[in-house]
Amino acid sequence: MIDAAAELFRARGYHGVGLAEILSESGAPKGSFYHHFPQGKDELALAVIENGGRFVSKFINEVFESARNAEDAVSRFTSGVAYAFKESGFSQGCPITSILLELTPKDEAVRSAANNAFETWIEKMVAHSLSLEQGKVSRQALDKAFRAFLIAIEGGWIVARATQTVAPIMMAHEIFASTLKMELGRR
Amino acid sequence: MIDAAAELFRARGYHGVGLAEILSESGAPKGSFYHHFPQGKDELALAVIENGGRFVSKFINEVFESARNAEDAVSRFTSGVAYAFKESGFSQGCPITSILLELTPKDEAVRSAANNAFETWIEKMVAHSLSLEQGKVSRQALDKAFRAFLIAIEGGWIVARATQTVAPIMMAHEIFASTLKMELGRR
Amino acid sequence: MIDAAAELFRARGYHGVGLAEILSESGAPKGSFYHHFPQGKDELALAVIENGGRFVSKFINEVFESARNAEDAVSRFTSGVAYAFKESGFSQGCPITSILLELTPKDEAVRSAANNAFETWIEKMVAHSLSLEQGKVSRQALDKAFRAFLIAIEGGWIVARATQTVAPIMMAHEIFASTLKMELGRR
Amino acid sequence: MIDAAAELFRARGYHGVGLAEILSESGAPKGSFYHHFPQGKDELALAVIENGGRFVSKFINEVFESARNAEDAVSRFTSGVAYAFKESGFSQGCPITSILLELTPKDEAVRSAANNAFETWIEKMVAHSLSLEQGKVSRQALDKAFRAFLIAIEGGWIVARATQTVAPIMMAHEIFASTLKMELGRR
DNA sequence: AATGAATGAGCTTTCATTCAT
DNA sequence: AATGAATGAAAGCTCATTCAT
Repeated sequence: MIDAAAELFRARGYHGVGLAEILSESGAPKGSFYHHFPQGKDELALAVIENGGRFVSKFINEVFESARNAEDAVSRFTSGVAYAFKESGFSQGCPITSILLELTPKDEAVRSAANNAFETWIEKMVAHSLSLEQGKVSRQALDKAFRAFLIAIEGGWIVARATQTVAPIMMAHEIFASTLKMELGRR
Repeated sequence: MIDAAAELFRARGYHGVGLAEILSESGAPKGSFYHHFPQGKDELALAVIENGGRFVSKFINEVFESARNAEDAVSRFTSGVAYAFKESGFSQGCPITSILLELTPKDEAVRSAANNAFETWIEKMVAHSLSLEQGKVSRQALDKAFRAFLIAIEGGWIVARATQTVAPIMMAHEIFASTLKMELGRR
Repeated sequence: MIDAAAELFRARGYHGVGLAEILSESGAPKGSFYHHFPQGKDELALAVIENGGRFVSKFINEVFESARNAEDAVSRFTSGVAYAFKESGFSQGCPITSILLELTPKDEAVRSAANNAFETWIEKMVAHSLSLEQGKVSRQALDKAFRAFLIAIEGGWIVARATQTVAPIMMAHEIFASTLKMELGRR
Repeated sequence: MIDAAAELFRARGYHGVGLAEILSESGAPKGSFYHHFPQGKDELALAVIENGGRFVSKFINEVFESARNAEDAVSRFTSGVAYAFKESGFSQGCPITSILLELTPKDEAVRSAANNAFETWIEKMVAHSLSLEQGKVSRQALDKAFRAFLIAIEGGWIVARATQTVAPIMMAHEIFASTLKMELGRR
């Protein structure tokens, strides 16, 4: 059910998709939804964000596991996002963004979950990189570079919706590399 | 009416805002809306995108008019976006993104208008910069750097929603600078 | 404008067609409608009924002009209705019926106009026939037969909508003939 | 709900009656309507037609059950329709006609349902009559006569709206009789 | 624990009409 | 005399949610 919701939200946004469609898509019976999500659609949104956060965290682990260095991992990550975007028919963006951009002032829980996911990703990528690069790069520089990378992935995902190509997403790799180089040159 | 719609879409997304609220916010009576927008909310969305595109284009002209060089203009632009975001209570993102991310497969007109806006911004920024830098920088390098800048602004706008700070937006400036430097070092 | 309205009403009913479509179909400017029909759509309905009534009256004159006897005229009339129905793609019924069946209790004017049209048709057909048949048939018998004929035309027009053939309309001829024969046998 | 809709459609036509009125008349709450009729008003129209078709079919059974011969049944049927029309304040016509005359080109389902109802009525009346008349009348003659009868009932129902009397409806009986007599004389 | 039925507020849109020019 | 602009009531429909079982 969460997966079905995520797929739909990513393509048409949180308010752009009705509960009925989510349920029919997931095959779940209509009435049982509020059994699992007593708070309704809001709670589902939260679950989609947290699930998306975990999914990307796992993907981060994967790309770093077989990587020789940070840039290698970044390259694989970027290609993975681009590939998935292409596979979706150039239609599915970031699950977190798809909900975050339709926030109601009161949705503090959603905002905070989104922020947690973003911060967790950065922390994981920094930690993995530190361990790979063995002190050759400062934590500070990596933190900056991965923040730029996150921004570039999110921005690229958006611009790619407009161009219907993966090129904007692919730029995230270069943005990471140039930001890291610039930071290293700063010492 | 377009302005009212833009403000609301930017905060809560296209489908997150009802026509009734837009009209009550803009003071326009309910019935007269379809006189000006016979195609309804879709057409309003298009108008918001085109209006937003023009608004940013003008803002680009402004920041370049009083700029000594490209980076100076980029700095002013970035600060302007960050300031506006802060003024909105950290709630209003890019008008184009707010609609683009809730596309229905059929909304080709919206996608194309969004793409036009993005491309126009890049072209304008490149042209202004070429004239400012007087041959010191290649068109190719500028094009790349401004594409990175656009991505960074859009991505920053999103991440800033999560952090409730302007920091992610401000990174766009650095991303532009490091991308340009990297491109120039490529020769 | 009246003709455009009649065409549309006949196919989709009085309330099934909006003023906007009528005006766009007739090419008339939107605002000038209430100049000619201060009472609005109701008045247009009345005009359609009266116009339809006159049109059929003229057609009655035509079919009787070149007819040797009443049945001959009835045959031509029936074929004419059937032909027009076929030409319309089996979609357009009687203009008067199309409005009469959607009466609001208050629409006494419409009902009375419809009744006038029907009565006028019968009177005309009876008078023509009396003059053709030269006393061989009583006014009373003709009146009865033409009332049956009117009913058969109207009923046939309806059933023909269901069958998408002209057969039900064509039966009006036979119904006239058998009713007249029966009446004549009554003496 | 179907009954309430039928009453209102019969008096003012399909498009002449809003969903709100049907629901308030039937006591059903607005929202639950689409639970039972997911396709909306179109589906309700179909239900009204089918229900009307069944209702008349039952009435046909009734009038034939206690009839000595076909004409007797036809007489009762005609009187029944006339009585109901009078009881409704000379306002309610055939439920099927009330929808059939406002067809949109696409409403093939409605047209087909209407045609089915009409054909079923004729078949039933023919079958009942054959069994009553025990071979004294051919199926072919009965078929013709009942087709004329159907047309006459439908046409009479319409003209009766104009006259505000039952006389046009009552003629259906005579039209049946004279058509049958004519057919029998044909042998 | 699980669910189809039921719900009314709200959705976008169309309606016939009136108004200002 | 003629008209595009303006209007709000009402249209059909979908929404997220609650209820009875």
